[in-house]
Amino acid sequence: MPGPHKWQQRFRTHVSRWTVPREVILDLLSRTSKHMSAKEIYASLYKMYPGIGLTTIYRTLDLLMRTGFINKFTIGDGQSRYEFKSGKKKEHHHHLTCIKCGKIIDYSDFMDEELEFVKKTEETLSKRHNFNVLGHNIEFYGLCEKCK
Amino acid sequence: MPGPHKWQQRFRTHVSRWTVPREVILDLLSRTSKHMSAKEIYASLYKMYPGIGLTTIYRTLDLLMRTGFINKFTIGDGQSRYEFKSGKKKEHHHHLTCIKCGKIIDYSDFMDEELEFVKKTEETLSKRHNFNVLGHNIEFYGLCEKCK
DNA sequence: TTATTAATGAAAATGGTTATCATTATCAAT
DNA sequence: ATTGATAATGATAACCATTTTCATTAATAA
Ligand SMILES: [Mn+2]
Ligand SMILES: [Mn+2]
Ligand SMILES: [Zn+2]
Ligand SMILES: [Zn+2]
Repeated sequence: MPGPHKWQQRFRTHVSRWTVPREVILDLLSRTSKHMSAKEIYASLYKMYPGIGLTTIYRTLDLLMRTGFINKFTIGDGQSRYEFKSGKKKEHHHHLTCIKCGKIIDYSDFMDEELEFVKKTEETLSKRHNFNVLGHNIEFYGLCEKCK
Repeated sequence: MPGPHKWQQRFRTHVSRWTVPREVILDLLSRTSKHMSAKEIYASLYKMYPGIGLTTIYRTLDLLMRTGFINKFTIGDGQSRYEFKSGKKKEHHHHLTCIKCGKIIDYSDFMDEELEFVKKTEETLSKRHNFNVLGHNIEFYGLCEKCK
C-alpha cells in the first residue's frame, strides 16, 4: 500500500487516480535497465502483487506511454517492449539488438553527429513531403558476443 | 501458368521448385512501389488467382525474405510489411511514415552523410560491445500533409 | 509417363493484445 | 472518518496476425 509517491503529483496532472498497479508498474520500469514486455512485467510483479492482472498491465503501459512516462518499441519478436523515459535531455539513446537472443544494448555514441544528421534530414523531409516530423528511430542490429 | 521467368534461375539456386504462387507474389512485389502486408497481397491477387491461400502468401514471403528477394519490416500497426529488394546498391533507402494514416514515403536523401555516420557508429559499437553488426534501421515518423 | 516428394491450402491452433462487464477502490465532499 | 460518484480493475472472452497440422496437389528428375 503506497503512500504519497514522487510521481504521484506529476501523474495527477494527467489522469485522476493514483493506484497501486500504476505506482508499482511505473516504479518497476524506473528502476530497471531492462526493456521489458507486458508479460515480463506481469511475471516480475506476480510474487509481490499477485492480484495485478495482465489486462491492467497493458492498460497501464498504454496510459504511461500516452502521458509521456515511458517509451514503447519493438525489436521484431512479436511483442511490444517498454522503457522508462528519463526527464533528462541528455539521456536520448538508441538500441543495438541481437537478432538471435534478443539482447538489447543502449548506446548514445555520436549523438552530436546524429543530431546534425537528423536535423538536416528532418528539415528536408518536412519541406519536400510537407510532413510534420515528430521523431525518429535509429537502431543497429546483429549478433552479440555469445551468439556470433 | 507461367513459363520460364526472369527470376526462375536465381530462385532455383536457393530452393527447388518454381511455382505459380512464388512467381506471382514475387512479380507483384517487384512491380509495386507500395509496402504491402500479407493480407493486402492476398486481396490483390485474389481476382486473378483465387486459389492462392493466405498461408501460402505467408510461407512464400518468408522464403523470399530468407533468400534475399524482399525486405520485411513494420511500421508499428501490428502487421508485417514487405518490399522488393532491388539488386542495385544505389537503391538503399529509408522510410518516412505517417503515424495516423500509415502512409509510407521512401527517401534516400543524405545517404553520403548517413554512410559516414553509420560506418563510424558500427565500428564503435562492434568494438565496444563485441557485436557482429549486420545492419541498421533508420526511420522518421510524423504526420503527413493530410493528417497534420 | 511415372515416381518422388516439395509445395499447397483448408482448418485449427497459437500468442499477443484488446473489449466487455460486473466488482472494487480512489478521492472529493461531507 | 464516512459516504457516494465513478474511475479503475481483473476475469473472461474476443480479436487478429501469424503459424502449425495434415491430407491433397503439382513440380521435377528419371
Ligand atoms: Mn533503451
Ligand atoms: Mn520502402
Ligand atoms: Zn545474442
Ligand atoms: Zn497521414
